[in-house]
Amino acid sequence: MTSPKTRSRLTRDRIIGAAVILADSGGVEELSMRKLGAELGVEAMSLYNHVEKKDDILDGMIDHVFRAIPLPAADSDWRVAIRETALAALDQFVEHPWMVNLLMQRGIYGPSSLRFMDRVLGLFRAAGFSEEDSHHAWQMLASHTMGYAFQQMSGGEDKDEWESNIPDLSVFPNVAALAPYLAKCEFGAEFAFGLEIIIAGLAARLDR
Amino acid sequence: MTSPKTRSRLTRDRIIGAAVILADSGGVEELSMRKLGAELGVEAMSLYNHVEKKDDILDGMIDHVFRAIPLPAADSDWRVAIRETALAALDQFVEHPWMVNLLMQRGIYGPSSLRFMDRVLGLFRAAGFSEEDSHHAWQMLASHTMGYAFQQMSGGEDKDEWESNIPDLSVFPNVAALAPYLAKCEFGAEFAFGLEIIIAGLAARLDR
DNA sequence: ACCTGAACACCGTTCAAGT
DNA sequence: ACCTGAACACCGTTCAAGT
Repeated sequence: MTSPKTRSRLTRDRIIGAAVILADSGGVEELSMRKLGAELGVEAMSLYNHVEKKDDILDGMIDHVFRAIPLPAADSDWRVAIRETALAALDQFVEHPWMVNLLMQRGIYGPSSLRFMDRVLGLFRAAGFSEEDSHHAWQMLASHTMGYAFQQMSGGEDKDEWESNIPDLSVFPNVAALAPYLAKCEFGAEFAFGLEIIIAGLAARLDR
Repeated sequence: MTSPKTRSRLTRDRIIGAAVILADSGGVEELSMRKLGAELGVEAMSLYNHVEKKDDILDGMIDHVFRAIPLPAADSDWRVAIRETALAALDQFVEHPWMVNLLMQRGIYGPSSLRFMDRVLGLFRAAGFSEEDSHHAWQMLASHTMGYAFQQMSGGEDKDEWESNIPDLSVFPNVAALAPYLAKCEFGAEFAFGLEIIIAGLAARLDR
């Protein structure tokens, strides 16, 4: 709890770390260069000495999250390694609710992000998947994890808020009937349901 | 090609239609109230007579895209109906590259969007899926379609641009080896690969 | 009822000026 | 080498004023 004035020197890493914390508490839309500077006890314009532009910070935030995902163990069965890795990735995506959306608009280019991707692709290739199928597998898992994290986050804080946003739910009987499920109840189980289908489908493909 | 001055009266629908066209050609980040007004031959502030705020327009754009997706045929086998619908949805998402990202930050609340969702959920329930599994199925398909559309769009125009964005590709041998696949080559085939796995997995679940 | 101009409180970013 | 203040060209949105 040192005062901003006595804090150590500015760094790209320190800026990105502060940006992650700021976005975690207020959302990305609350993250501006001026507010970020204030958080670091500095004027907004000082940030440009350590960072090219704001997009640079955003890319750094994405890489920061990827670095926190444990890499898959290379020695265990690919199915358990993939399962563990997907669950770990989901954890991080939920912990940083801005991540999925940011990743979607910025893409995956940072060193830790590419390292993560490279390890997962390597896992598939080592298991015997062709190059093309390895890419398919990566894409399916990425879509499932990001898509689930998105559904997990969307619709506000709880189910009531979700329902109150919809004008006339009576016109949509199926949506109405499934509303309890659409509200984010059973946490990991829903994600696992699809994960097992994907892993089983990939395994069947491998055995041919 | 009537001059802006002689154009018919402003409408919420006309505003949203113009916003879709503007975003299609320049991206959402290029869509501002002032530019949108100019496109309609009107000052930005006039828009507020027909629209609550900019978010209102964004939600309308999402609903506009959903309305263009053909609803699943209720009388055919659920597997072919789902397959057709997923492919049709992907078509629209690719035609409007801003859609997936916008949908992720705004959620699904518009009438056409909910109607679409309701029909798909109804299809699963009619096929015999439990409420919970119907929700699982919806979520898997939504994730796969949005995730694939995202991968399709990300990374710029072509493969060269993707590779040139990465500092040192030699450190990531698997990413390097799969670069040709990461660049958006085989269009529909890649999407279909995962789609069949998902449909087969769901069918197996249903037969238990 | 609808459109307008000016204004407010913000943005990201540039740049000359300070130390 | 790093930080600053003022400025530029933008935002979304409000509001009194026009017709």
